[in-house]
Amino acid sequence: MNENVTTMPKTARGAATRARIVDAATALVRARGAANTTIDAVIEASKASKSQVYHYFADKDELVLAVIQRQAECVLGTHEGLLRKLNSLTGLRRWRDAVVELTDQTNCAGGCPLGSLAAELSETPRTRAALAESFARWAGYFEAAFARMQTRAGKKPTNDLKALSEAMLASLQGGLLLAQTLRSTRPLELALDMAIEHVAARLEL
Amino acid sequence: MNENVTTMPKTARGAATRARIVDAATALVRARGAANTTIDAVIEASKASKSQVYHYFADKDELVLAVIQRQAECVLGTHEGLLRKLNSLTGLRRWRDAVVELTDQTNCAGGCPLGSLAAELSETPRTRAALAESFARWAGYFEAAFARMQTRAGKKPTNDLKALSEAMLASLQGGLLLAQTLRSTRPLELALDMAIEHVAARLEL
DNA sequence: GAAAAAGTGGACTATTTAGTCCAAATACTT
DNA sequence: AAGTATTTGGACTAAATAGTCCACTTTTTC
Repeated sequence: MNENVTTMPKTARGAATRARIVDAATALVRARGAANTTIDAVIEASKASKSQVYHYFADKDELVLAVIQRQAECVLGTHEGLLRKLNSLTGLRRWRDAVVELTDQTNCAGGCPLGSLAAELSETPRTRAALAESFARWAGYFEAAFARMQTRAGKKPTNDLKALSEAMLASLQGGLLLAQTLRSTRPLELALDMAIEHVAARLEL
Repeated sequence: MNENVTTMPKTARGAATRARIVDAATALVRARGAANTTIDAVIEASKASKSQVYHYFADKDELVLAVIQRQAECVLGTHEGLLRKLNSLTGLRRWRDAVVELTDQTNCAGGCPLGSLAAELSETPRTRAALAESFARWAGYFEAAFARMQTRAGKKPTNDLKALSEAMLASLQGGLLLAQTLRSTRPLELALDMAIEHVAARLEL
């Protein structure tokens, strides 16, 4: 029925508006969850108007999808930066410390931005797919780091690096969830230390 | 303003009604999350009337709290049953298989009933407290099982059993979240195997 | 600089939603 | 059996919500 389909911005001004909307929506979803974030709240926070939101997004679901992508960019960007040049157990421990530090700085509130979205939106096909892809990319960063650790130590490459990276990501997600609920970084620290030991053992480092 | 405070049922009939409401609400929250569950949907599913819901619960938040308690009963009941008599690494591996089997039976949908609630409701003080307590009890079951494993093997009791149980719970939660999003039991299996190895190493079994 | 395209403001509608209220029905008490 | 407490049905309200629509403005194109 609706001929006026969603548009991607065609000018810099439009791009800026769209970005403002997604940014505001991302912050609100982060704080209250997708279901508790209203379009009106997004409009107010982004100082956009209703027609602007519905000009760039077909409906709320599409906006939420953009939020997932935005949040994934942010989280994966951070971790890619932290993991990019990592090639030793010491480096991995430094990454652990950084994650714990980051979590501590927010009093464990909010948990993992992607993990929270995953818990809320994993039963909807499109959002689930987007989140699954993000997790896969995230695991890929670990995998690459483990490969570098292995070659640097002169070990022959093993092929269970993917398994190792999934276990690491699971520890991270579980640790962050417990940290959020128990309001303590302890479970996160314990989970990550366990995973690092596991990596060290498997990589024979 | 409201003199007509929430009432606990005083007759068997009332108790049955309240239970019907909580059961229906629990199923709906499990399927769609708390924010996406409306009182009207609960009324329809439980064949109760609005006045009944507001007779037994002050507002939606109180109903959600009852749902958390109900779900915690259910999940902790299941795991208490599985872990109660566990006193060996073999038993722990059987528990792992049971969890994976259970997850597989639902095609990894829904994730952990408590974990999903935790992700959604950990920023609200009362719900967070209820969830934190549930996780603590859950970890307690692991701790007790590890203690039995240790004494059965004739080892002197170590005092990091609590840490070990938190790492185990984190692996479980992270594994279930990834399983839900990736629609595969693999990350769950990997995370649990890692945690079991870790337990074996720490307990020197 | 005129025409076309892109972007904007915000009023308006349809529904949905949490919560209120009270009269009627049912169960307990003595 | 009368009287009291509990439970129930459902109409009603006020606010919130997703989404529509169109007139108006700004920017780009030729």
